[in-house]
Amino acid sequence: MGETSCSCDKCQLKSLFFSHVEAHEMSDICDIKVEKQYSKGETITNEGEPIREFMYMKAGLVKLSKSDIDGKDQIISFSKPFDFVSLLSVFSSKKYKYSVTAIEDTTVCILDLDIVKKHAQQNAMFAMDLMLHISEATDKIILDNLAIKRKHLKGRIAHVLLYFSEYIYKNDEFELPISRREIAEYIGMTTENVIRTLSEFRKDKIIKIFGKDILISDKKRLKNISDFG
Amino acid sequence: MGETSCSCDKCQLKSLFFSHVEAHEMSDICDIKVEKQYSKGETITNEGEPIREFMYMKAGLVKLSKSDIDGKDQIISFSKPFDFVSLLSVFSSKKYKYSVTAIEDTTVCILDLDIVKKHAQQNAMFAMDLMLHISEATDKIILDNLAIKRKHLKGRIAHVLLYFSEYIYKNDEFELPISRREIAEYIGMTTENVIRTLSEFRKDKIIKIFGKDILISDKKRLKNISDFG
DNA sequence: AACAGCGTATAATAAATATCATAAGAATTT
DNA sequence: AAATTCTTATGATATTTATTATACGCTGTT
Repeated sequence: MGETSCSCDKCQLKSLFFSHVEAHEMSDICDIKVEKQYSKGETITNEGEPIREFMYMKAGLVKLSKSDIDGKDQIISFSKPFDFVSLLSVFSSKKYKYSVTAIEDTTVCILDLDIVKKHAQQNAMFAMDLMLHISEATDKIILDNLAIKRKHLKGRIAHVLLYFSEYIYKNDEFELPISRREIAEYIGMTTENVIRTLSEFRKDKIIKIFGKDILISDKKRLKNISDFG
Repeated sequence: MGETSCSCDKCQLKSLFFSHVEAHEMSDICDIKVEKQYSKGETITNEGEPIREFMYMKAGLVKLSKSDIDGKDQIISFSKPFDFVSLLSVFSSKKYKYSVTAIEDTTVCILDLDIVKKHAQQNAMFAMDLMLHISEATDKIILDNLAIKRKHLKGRIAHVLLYFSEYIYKNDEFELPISRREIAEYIGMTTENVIRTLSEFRKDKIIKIFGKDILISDKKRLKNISDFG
């Protein structure tokens, strides 16, 4: 984890989160901002810890997860910049309900939650912008989990591959940012079955595998498996 | 579905949703309100239809569901008054993403969405109250689905029974508001397995069953199954 | 009254998934 | 460099869950 500096005026995310925040409010918010870098694998927020910051992602990729009593992790979702990530329960909870971990090198902008809250309580358009983002982010999570739930093992694996290919990397070839075990934690199946199914897709010439590098060679069939298989 | 009248001043939910809305705003919002009654089984909102209304529940119980391509339903969650129900995507989508159906006789207060939106955009405290409610409702859905996901058949059935007993009816004895098939649609298992598991619980003297009437006779064991079995 | 449709119920069998065991390569620690 | 741990991989077996079939009671319809 390292710190870097940036200018809020030139921030590419200003228009997304703060389009209705006026200049004098903006400087109040930005004065004590910190931009932090997290390397792949580093924890950004920890389940159970008090929420003191308002964070948004500027670059990278993270996973949201939660541990059960036995210490086994479940992955709730992944988020990239412009998604709303660590903010999900920021306004409705005193403590983080999920952990957020970088699965690629990630840059996060950290603001003071109380100051952001203060301005949201005074600036209705800002509050509505926040609500819009939170709603979209949570809707996406709910719909994605619902889609996974109605599929079987192969369909779930196909879903995950297409998710990274089409939604995250926008490329038929990509490096999986997570391990087979993490895929299992996401789709609710065992690691062995994830590995087996990927091997099966490889044998059926649907994908090529080189360690974490995946190439989707038959997207049509993969989509068919995701939708019906 | 029938219409009844009520007074917003005396509404028990005023303090929950509109505590920061001033009198003159309140009358603007309430002037064209409609209170509707839905009988058990009636549809309140339909997936895909345009969102024109801002609704909140005053009494009853509803299910949120979504149909897949084959017409098979998945139940996302249940909501009772003080939950936020049909509003989940009100501020982030033009169309309902889910259907809402009464599973008990239900009273809903219907306001004009544009008017509510207008006031939220002018009244930051009101906007923040709405955000708080939406966040809490969606958080609950995400966490509940996550809890179900990590359990097996028996644990899921136990979870559902405890959910209705402890969270909805606050009683060891209650009438299931949904069919075995709907339980299956909620937990992602087949109807037969739901029926079989309930029978098994009955044989093991954990519950008593009289049609839709359930009595939990060994809550400790049921909780144990929900947590570990 | 006869009938169809639906929810509940149970059993036998088939299919999907988990568990257990083993092993080899990669990454990390000593 | 050796040792340890983690990840990927595969097979055999056990367990869980789905499918298919059958039946019965209830409700509403003709």
